[in-house]
Amino acid sequence: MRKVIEGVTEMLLNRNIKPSYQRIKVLEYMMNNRIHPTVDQIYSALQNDIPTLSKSTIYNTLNLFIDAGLVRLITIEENETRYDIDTSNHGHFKCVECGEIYDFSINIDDLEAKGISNFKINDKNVYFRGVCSKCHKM
Amino acid sequence: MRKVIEGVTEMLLNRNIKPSYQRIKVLEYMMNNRIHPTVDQIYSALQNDIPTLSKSTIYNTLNLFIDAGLVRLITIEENETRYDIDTSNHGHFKCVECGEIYDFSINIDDLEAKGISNFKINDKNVYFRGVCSKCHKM
DNA sequence: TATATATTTGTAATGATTATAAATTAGGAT
DNA sequence: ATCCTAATTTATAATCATTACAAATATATA
Ligand SMILES: [Mn+2]
Ligand SMILES: [Mn+2]
Ligand SMILES: [Zn+2]
Ligand SMILES: [Zn+2]
Repeated sequence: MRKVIEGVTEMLLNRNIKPSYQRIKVLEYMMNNRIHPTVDQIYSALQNDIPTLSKSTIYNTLNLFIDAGLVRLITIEENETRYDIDTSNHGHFKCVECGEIYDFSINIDDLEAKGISNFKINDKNVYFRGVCSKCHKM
Repeated sequence: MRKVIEGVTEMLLNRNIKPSYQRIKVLEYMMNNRIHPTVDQIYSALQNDIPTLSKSTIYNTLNLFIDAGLVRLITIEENETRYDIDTSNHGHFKCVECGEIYDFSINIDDLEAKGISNFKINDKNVYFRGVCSKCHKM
C-alpha cells in the first residue's frame, strides 16, 4: 500500500529521455514548485545551479516534456504560456489581481457537450478568471 | 414576442462607440461570419471594401469591442488569438486536423469547482481539442 | 469656414518563441 | 587514456503577433 516515490531520473528514463543535468534540474523544479511557472521563472530559478544555462534549453526541455506527456501547457491568457507538472484533469483559476493560478478539481466528464457528438476528444481544458479570496478581502 | 434585430450601428451606439465605417465593417463581418476569425482573416476579408485598411485598425477595433463586451477572446492555442461574436457561455472545440473551431453548448454552472470557494469568478472558458467528425471519417 | 477632437494609418518597437549552427558533453570503441 | 560519434546545450539570429507612437485623415462643433 506504500506509494513508491518515482525519482526525477527514473521519470525521465521511463519515458526514454536521457537524464541530462539540465533536464533533471528543470523537472526537479517543476516537481518542487507547483506554481504553473513561465519559462522565465524556471530560467531565473535555475541560474544559480547552472550559470551557463540558456533559455533555449528551457524551451527545448519543456517541449520535450510535453511530447512525452510529463507536463502540460496552460494558456489562460494570450502571450503568457505556463507549464503544469500535474497532467491530470483539473481546472485552472487565474486571479487578475495577484496573477496567481489556482488549481481546482472539476468533473469535466460529468457535463455533456451538446453539438460535438462523434468528435474524438484528445484533451479538455477549463479556465476561470476572477479575483481570489486572498485579494478579495483587501 | 417578435425579436427586434439590432443593427450593427445600433449595437455600437448602444455601447457608446462611434460607428465609424471601419468599426461597422468589422462588426458586420463578425456577425455574418461566425467562424471565430483571426485578425488576419478579418483583415483579408475587408480589404476589398476598405483598400486603405490598416491591421492596426483591426486590433484597435477588436480591443475596443472586447472592452465593450461585444466580442470575446478565444485562446485555445498559444499564438493563435481568435475572436468570438457570441459572448454567451459555451464551449469550444478545435479540430487539430482541419483547424476549425466548433461551438458546443455546455452547462458550465452545473459543475461545482472544488477548491475555489469565496473566489469571485468573472468568466469561464472550456476548451476541447481533438478531431472533428468530418475529419475523423477520412 | 475655422478649429478642436477622434479615428485611422503606417511604421517602429517590443517580446516570446523557434531556427540554426557552433560549442560542449557524454559514451562507446580501440 | 585517446579517439570518434552522436546527443545536448548554448548563443545568436530569425520570425511573428501585438502594441506603441506619431502623422495623416475624417468628423463634429462653433
Ligand atoms: Mn494545474
Ligand atoms: Mn464560440
Ligand atoms: Zn489574487
Ligand atoms: Zn476537422
